[in-house]
Amino acid sequence: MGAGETVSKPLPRRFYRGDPMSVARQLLGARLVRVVDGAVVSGMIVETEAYYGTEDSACHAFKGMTPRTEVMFGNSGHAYVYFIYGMYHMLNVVTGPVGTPWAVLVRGIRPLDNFEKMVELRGGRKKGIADGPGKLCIAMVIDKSLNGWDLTTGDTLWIERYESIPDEHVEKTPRIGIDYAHPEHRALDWRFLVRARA
DNA sequence: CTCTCGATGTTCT
DNA sequence: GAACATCGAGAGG
Repeated sequence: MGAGETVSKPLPRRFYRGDPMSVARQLLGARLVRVVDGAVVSGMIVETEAYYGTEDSACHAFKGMTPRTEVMFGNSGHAYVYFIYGMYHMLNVVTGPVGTPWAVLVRGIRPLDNFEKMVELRGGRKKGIADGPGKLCIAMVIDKSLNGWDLTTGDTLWIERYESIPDEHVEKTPRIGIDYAHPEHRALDWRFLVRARA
């Protein structure tokens, strides 16, 4: 079995049941896997952000449930995928107990399986293939048809263990693109990333 | 490297 | 009708 092959099962529901900060931290180094046209495309998660539901003015669910945020109020371990800026999709993972609209945004991956396929999907571009939330959704064909998808079944789209990232390689910063949020929420270091290099 | 700006359409007011 | 959990191109230093 060579490097890059799938060796573990999907992360179980209990992994996602925790709070967003801990799930966001633990997702670093995990492998995001997508099956497209029978081919496996995957990458190691290197950037995440925690969103704390009704307590967090940066979170879409801050003002309660709407048709769009309904999935966040459901069971953990499901995907919350939304469309933004008229052209991009964003992938989140629902965390916490049912009724608590917590989520973790997946903001970047480092390609593992099928880099060539990702290049093709990204229009031939080879640099910065999936180092942003919109980019990774294009590179992995993630759109609203996967909103609500159960990530624990090991079918079509899931996440599995891959690498363990030590604390000294983890960087924490404020979240990106949330200028609309209250200042006290904007300042929180709820963005997690694997330090470049390694 | 930094910055500014336009694209584009769903969502909620 | 405004805002938006972004991206890439283009201009300038």
